[in-house]
Amino acid sequence: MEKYRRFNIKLTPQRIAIFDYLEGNKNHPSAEDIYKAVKKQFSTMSFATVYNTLEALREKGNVRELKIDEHKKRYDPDMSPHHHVICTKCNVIHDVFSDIGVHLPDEVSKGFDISGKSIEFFGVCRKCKY
Amino acid sequence: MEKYRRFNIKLTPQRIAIFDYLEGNKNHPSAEDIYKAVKKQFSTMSFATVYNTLEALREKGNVRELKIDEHKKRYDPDMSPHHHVICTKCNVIHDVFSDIGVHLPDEVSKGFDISGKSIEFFGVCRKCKY
DNA sequence: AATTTAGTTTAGAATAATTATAATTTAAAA
DNA sequence: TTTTAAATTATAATTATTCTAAACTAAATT
Repeated sequence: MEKYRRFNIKLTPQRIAIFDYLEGNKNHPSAEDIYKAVKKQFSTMSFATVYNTLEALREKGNVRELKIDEHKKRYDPDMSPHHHVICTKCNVIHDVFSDIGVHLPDEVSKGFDISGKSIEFFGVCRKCKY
Repeated sequence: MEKYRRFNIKLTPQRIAIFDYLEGNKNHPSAEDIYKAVKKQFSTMSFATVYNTLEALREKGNVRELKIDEHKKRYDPDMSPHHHVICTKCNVIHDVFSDIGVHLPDEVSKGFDISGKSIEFFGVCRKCKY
């Protein structure tokens, strides 16, 4: 009955706490965000566990690593196809659900076998522009 | 007659060597690539100078910082609008010149004042697939 | 249920990229 | 030529991330 069995990785209490934190999370948290949140329940939680768990999830296609923030990786548990806007002032990231059909002419893809794409928008969020 | 006057930053021999290295460079070099190349002429060149110069160029809109490579920033002196494909095996980055007109519906941009976008394609380059 | 084992957790050290510091030097303005 | 504001340098500091090796534990096997 464990809802996280589908991840096909060994379940530990620490991992379950991380999964719970990530589930439905729209904040695109960093490893540190996750670490801080989960440390409240597991005071011995280490960064290594956070990174190991994220890597295990990523391998199985259950979390996406975002390279959009200049200073650190951010993680997105929403695996449905979507893009992101990042605020250039406060670094908040919002989802962009929009069917952006980019067709890449062959002569432009330089012989690459293209397997994915990622679109980031930059701008100033409502809060930061007052 | 200095061709780099247009950058509007103080010209030093070290900076000029960096500019020369970047000019027309299609390799999307990292700070280390630049450092190694320029150190051949200036054996005392330091990383700080590379980063300072890149930051000065960036401020004036003469180089673009690419966050596409997972491990380090890469720099692109080509400021004309274009996108990138990165090889997931060897990390080589190629330019994609293609007019990708993404129109973002208002209800989807969540109140952001959008000032730019960046599209990355992922795939395997010709060399890596043999 | 007890044992085994392969994988996980942990604290802490190591690494890698980048940024900061502070003394010295230098481009270019006066 | 002098002045000055900014750049260069070696080095230290910082930050994110990865590694290590010993202790632990989930879950497979008996």
